[in-house]
Amino acid sequence: MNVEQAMDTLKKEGYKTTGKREQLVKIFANEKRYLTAKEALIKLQQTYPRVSFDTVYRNVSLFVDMNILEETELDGERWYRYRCATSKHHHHVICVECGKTKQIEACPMDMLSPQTNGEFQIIDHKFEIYGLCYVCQP
Amino acid sequence: MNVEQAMDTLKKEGYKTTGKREQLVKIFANEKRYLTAKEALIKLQQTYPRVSFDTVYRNVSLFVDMNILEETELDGERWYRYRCATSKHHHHVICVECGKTKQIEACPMDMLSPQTNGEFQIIDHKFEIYGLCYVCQP
DNA sequence: TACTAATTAAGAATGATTACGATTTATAAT
DNA sequence: ATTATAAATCGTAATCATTCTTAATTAGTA
Repeated sequence: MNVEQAMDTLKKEGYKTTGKREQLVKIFANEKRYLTAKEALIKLQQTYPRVSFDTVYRNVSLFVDMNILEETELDGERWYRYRCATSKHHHHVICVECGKTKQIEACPMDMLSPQTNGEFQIIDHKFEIYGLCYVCQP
Repeated sequence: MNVEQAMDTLKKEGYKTTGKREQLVKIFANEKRYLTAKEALIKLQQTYPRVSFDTVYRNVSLFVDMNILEETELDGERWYRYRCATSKHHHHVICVECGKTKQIEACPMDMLSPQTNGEFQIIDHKFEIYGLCYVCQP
């Protein structure tokens, strides 16, 4: 999924393709790491100085719904990253300082015996490894 | 770890064993599921009607540090549960409605090749399966 | 029992996120 | 190209969970 594809997805679903949306998608596409809403706002303000918090929050939520971004939660704050181009389902090692990631190919769901989940109706799962990347290590 | 052991742990570390702390530990020990701070407060107020939010937040944080509780984050809110008695490291299926849990014995960290994490210095990991328990299913 | 440090209550402050009314803009039909 | 309209945005206020502050209370101990 590149930027044009993301914008096409939006248009196909009836959403408008505004300059701010395109720039916001570009920011995530370029960074390829987890960003907070605030970080994304600051970067977006380099192009649109008067853009508001509301616009960022509204759009990252939309992008998550549209599968353009993926979301996680670190220390009471939501982080967003561009959904990886590799179509194969995978997980991440995440740097808790800068949001940099590294793919983990294996998914633990593949190794569970069918009755592990018992009477639960499964909705989702999360497997994340947290750490410090080379740059952020003390 | 039972309630007395938990209180002994606190005392050993120089913390005072107050009635509110003991009752709060008891609440989690009885429930054996994830609770929000608000839920814990409401239950604690059945015994101590004038107890404040601050007391709950301060103490659940302390209990997490002391390894008496474990913590997770669901939809922008922190949930806490009594640390399972089984000493063996494990993970959970969690009901996103009521916080009820079921143990998962396997840990995905055991199956990673050593170089998976590359240049990351690993701090922690999370593997959780989210779903609806039998009671909460529509 | 009295002292000292930890704990607590009450409410204010904080920080992230969401909501709202007014204004602007993208889109599609003319 | 112009216009109508519905969506998107701005600016700001509101909300929600959590943390902080200060003064009063309490547990542990001498």
